[in-house]
Amino acid sequence: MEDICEVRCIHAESVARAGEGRTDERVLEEAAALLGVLADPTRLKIVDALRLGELCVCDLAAVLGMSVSAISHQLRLLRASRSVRGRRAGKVVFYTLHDAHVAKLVDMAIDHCRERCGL
Amino acid sequence: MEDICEVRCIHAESVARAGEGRTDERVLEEAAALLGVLADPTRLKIVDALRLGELCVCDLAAVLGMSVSAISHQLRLLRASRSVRGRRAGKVVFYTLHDAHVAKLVDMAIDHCRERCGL
DNA sequence: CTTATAATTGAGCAGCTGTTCAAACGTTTG
DNA sequence: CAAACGTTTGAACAGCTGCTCAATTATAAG
Repeated sequence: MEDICEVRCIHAESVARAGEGRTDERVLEEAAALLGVLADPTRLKIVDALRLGELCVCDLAAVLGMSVSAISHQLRLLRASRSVRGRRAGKVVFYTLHDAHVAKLVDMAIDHCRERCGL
Repeated sequence: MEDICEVRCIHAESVARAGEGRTDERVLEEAAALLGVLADPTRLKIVDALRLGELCVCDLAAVLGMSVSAISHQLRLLRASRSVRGRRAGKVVFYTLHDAHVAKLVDMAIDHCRERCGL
């Protein structure tokens, strides 16, 4: 408890150090937004389902047991965040993961949960 | 467009494959919850600030420029999700990252954003 | 015991999110 | 062209989130 609280609590040097080393605020906000896109059960299930290969919207609706509209709304967010990519083939739109990064992030979160909860 | 849409769209085999390979629903919901905790700018800033060492609540408030109360509320969520850990030293509570996993997850999200946006 | 300080907690409220429902769009087929 | 189908979109609404403010707890010091 050495250097505690002069002006109003606050360990000046720790604060200074943390202040220096901090990641740019905009980057953190971007990152939060990216994590936010993946932080929803429905969207995470979509990403999970797409790991084995491409699926069209109503396939996804069937797999998740949800309405096509609900899935489409979530796909929009996933598309906007470039987590997922759609290609049109006639009337059907097939979705795939946009790149390996997202899959890896999701893997990591899943592994962490499994390790922790033994699920 | 080979095997499209008999009963009502749906590529039966793709759906079956996706159905088989899917991650357990509870795990996905846990993972979504974990990501959700990290998906907020304030909480992500807290985690980021703690990467360089432990800080007490009002240090964090100073670093982030927010009220102690707001920080404490967020710390509760971070504690509940075991992203962060607090140790009491007299009147002061010092917070640290709970383990390396969380830091790594956050690193990954940040790197992904930097790579993508050149920020 | 009383006072002061750091932290936590609960109520309340504004703003955001995820779903449903209905309508519209884009493409293929008759 | 019109009809059918897969998909997307907008409005609406319930439920959740993150903040503030005030009250409370925990520890230390007078």
